[in-house]
Amino acid sequence: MPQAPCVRAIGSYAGTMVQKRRIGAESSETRARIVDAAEQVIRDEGYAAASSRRVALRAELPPSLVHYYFPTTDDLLLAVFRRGAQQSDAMIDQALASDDPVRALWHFFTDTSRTALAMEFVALANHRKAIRAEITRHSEAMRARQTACLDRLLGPKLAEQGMTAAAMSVLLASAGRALVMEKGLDVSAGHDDARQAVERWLDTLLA
Amino acid sequence: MPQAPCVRAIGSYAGTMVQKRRIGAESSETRARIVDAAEQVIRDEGYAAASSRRVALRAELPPSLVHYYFPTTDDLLLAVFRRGAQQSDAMIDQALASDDPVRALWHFFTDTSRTALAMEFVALANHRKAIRAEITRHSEAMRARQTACLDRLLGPKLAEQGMTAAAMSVLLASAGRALVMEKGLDVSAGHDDARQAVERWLDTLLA
DNA sequence: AGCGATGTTGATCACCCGTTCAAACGACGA
DNA sequence: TCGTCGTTTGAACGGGTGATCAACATCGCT
Repeated sequence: MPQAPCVRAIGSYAGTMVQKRRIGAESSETRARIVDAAEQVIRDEGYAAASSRRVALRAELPPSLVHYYFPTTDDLLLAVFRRGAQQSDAMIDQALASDDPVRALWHFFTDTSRTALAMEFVALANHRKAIRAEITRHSEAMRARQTACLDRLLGPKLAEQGMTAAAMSVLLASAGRALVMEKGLDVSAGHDDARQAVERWLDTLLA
Repeated sequence: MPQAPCVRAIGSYAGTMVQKRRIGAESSETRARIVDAAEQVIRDEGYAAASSRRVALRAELPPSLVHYYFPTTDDLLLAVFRRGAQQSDAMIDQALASDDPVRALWHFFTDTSRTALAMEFVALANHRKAIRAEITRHSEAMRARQTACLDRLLGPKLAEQGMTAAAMSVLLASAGRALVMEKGLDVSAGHDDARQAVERWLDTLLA
């Protein structure tokens, strides 16, 4: 039995989907190569440089293939974000399941490898609403998961200090992000002191 | 006596400057209008949209005028950043000179009006080295000034908590930035708690 | 009045962009 | 073998971009 052609529904009229263009399979190896290249371009030259042609050049593929797998640029950027988000989720899960989940989480927040890309997407969110919605969704889910875990581990201890797990999640993430962001700008004044202060605080919580 | 023509030295050869193009005066009112328009465009549509033509459109001026006052796009972006940095400096000076400098500084960090633009420039810094250098310079100067002031005001109190003024400057700034940034993404889980935690901490320091 | 510095304008160069299209290629089932 | 589908390719469209230029307008000085 021949397969039905793989197309994309662009719109609908009176209940009938309008077929527009064929689209590549999600499992394609070429597709993965394009996402790889797009992530590299965004990392190296910023989100503004993530044009289909430049991505194709980096992937050593003809530009049309990019549009075959990602009809619009938003589709491509979304794919890059989703894959990065998945990796972040996995890293957080691993941290929360480790022997020392709190310090592992703090270590994750100060990890430079993911944060640079994350910053680009935050900037992107300002004027690409499709991406903005996805970032919002993912950020809230991450926060909820972290808050639940911190509450389970440190709830009473935090209450003693007039704090909540939600506040701790926000403050840990913000301090980590700031350290990474400023390091990227070659600004490091006060970083050692700040890091020490945070770690001392974690020590008192985990004592 | 006639003035020497106002030009820009693009390069030099054997000690003689090469005259290239005329350039508008810094004091020009038109120039200020262009910087205004550029800042608005960056705010609304992101730094990637800050093209000379779009800026000119917003300023209701012909595009060539933008290049008359700002020969390259970097020149324009730098001018926008420098003006914003000056305004930030003024706001910080005002905060540090107020009745309650510490809480005023915290209030400044959580102010939304400046931070959105600052985020755009951080993203820009990743691939525009001229701007990156300026941001680094300004960030370090801001940090130094804040640290000195906080140390004068709270030095001993902070030492009691095993902290330094530099750490406090980093942590206050990071928490404020994070709150503003996430608010821009419609992420607000834990924000009230975090804000309360910071303000409680300030209360203990200022008691 | 004349001249040069300064401000302004519209046209133009070569380039990159997102997107679309028609045509080919390769594999696999009928 | 043929047809079909997923994949790949190269070319094309309309449009936006940074930058440059020659010309025109304005103003102040001599």
